Amino acid sequence: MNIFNEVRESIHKVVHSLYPDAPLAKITVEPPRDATHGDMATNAAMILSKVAGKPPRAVAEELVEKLKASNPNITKADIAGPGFINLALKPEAFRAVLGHALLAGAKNFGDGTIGKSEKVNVEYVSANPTGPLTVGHARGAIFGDAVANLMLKAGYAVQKEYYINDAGKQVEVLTDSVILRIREAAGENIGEIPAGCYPGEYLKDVAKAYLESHKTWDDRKTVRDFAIRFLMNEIKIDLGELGVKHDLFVSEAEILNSGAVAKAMDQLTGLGLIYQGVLEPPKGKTPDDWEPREQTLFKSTDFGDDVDRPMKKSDGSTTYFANDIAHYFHMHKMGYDRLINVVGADHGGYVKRAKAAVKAITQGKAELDLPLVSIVHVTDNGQPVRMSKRAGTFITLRDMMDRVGSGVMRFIMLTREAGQTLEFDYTRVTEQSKDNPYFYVQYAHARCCSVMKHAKEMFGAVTDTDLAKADLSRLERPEEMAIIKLIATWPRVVEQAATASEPHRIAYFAQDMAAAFHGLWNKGRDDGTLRFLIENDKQLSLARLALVRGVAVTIAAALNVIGVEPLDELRSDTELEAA
RNA sequence: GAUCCCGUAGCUCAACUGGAUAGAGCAUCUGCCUUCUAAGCAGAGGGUUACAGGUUCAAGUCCUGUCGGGAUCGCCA
Repeated sequence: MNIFNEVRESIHKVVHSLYPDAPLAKITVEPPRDATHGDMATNAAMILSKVAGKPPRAVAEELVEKLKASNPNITKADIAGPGFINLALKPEAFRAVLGHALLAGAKNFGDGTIGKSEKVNVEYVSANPTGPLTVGHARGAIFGDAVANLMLKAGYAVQKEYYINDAGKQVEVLTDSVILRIREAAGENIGEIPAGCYPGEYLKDVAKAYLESHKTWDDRKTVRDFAIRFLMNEIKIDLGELGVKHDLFVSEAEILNSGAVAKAMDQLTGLGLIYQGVLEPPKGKTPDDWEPREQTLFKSTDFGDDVDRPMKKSDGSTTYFANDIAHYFHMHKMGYDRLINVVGADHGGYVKRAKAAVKAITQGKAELDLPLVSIVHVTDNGQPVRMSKRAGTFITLRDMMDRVGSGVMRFIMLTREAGQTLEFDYTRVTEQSKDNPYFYVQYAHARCCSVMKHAKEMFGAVTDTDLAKADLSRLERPEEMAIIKLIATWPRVVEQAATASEPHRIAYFAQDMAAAFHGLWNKGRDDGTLRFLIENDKQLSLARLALVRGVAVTIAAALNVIGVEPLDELRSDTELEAA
């Protein structure tokens, strides 16, 4: 139930009857920044100005009466500023959304239909199985998971995918490194870890586990497969505790073995996009060992890339890029024409060629998006946190999760736009104060629950279904209506955040919701008539409880998307960590 | 040299994919706890949105250029 879409439909009908050629998609309905402007504002007159050949305000004059007649909920339509039409709606229209929210519950409130059940594949994390996940991976995991949740809620058929990069050079390096550690564990003195190997001490665990079930380490494949399985298992455990669960794990090695890469190459060759050629060296910064070399190239410049890209290494094996193309092509053939691949900001240079490749190999049928997730600066009380020795160079996801808990991580990591670097301060994100958005939002939810407990003592237990039937017209104070209207924007927020792939908007909405509720709570402290529970007026109390539950449901719905469990109470100061 | 990300209040960041007077928190200043709901509340100050042009009814948002920070640049993924 999206009240903004309903009004927009009415407006579109009116506009279409007057101007059949009008660009309806550009005509929007939004809550005005300034609440005194009304409940909703539309830019229709300004958009139509061109088609109509009249100034915006003249078009607006023409529209207002018709708009009022178009939808029984609209009570007022005023022209303002450069040609905005400000609309006022009956309070009942908003109260109806509140009733709806209570019946829908946190799980379903805000569900949208814009996705039209379109199949979307969201690929994220996809870390090499060569070591533990880092906080950088954590951010990508949380962002990707939230995007997937968002799109699911907006009505897309979402698949969450982890693409395991278990082929190529890095796993060979891993194998070498593990064999070293096995020899070490077997009593051999291996000295310093050579430069080309992974130094992380976590590989000792791999070696130890290996020796428990194997006697020799002559066969590289056996060691490699064991190490990958072991490390992938660790990764899955970490992700599981973080609350990230993929629907599908795809192995790069399997893609290779299945012949999919060869098929993708054939497809591109058939399209005339593969050729033998020599690349120019990059200008300004020529690598020392540069020498012109003929190689197998993909003509990605035909699809917006800057240079053509190599598909084969000098040893004849395919490049990771070729393998990725095969992977994308595979997803396309599985019916996914909307592909989202969350990658780290260091992959920025990869975006153009990947998009080009998908466009080329699916002949424009599929579209690939590659949101970039920036790095995380971990601090503690403003001081940079030292990196974990055990992991080699990085702070691990595990370090952070043990320190602050997964709920805090998920929320805080979504309080910044993905493209921005994120500062994550251990002290600040765990303190119980208004400065900590995680706490602030949870506290609002807990307060709602606390009110319900008191209500139970005063009036007996009530369900959300009961409350949805309460006389909501008793909610007439401006403060109450403001919150109801905020609740009514939730479905719209979901829609907007999903189309933009920007889950941080959900975190901000949750904070707005919490702030509004805390505000009302505080007013009740000064003004007794604004309290939720009025002992001698049960009907009013029930209406207000409906509002309280509406807030709780909406916050819980937002936290669901983020992947955080809403808390019913915040007890001692250690509870936050346990959450 | 090229490409991509970024530049908003002293600090950390928003701004509904082009909308009205650019908003929050921190910090600063001014008022508030013998009270149910102060792990706080109410209010104030703080801006040439890096800079210069352009597009249009309208630009923090789109285009061009400049400056500054970051990332990447043939057989790592």
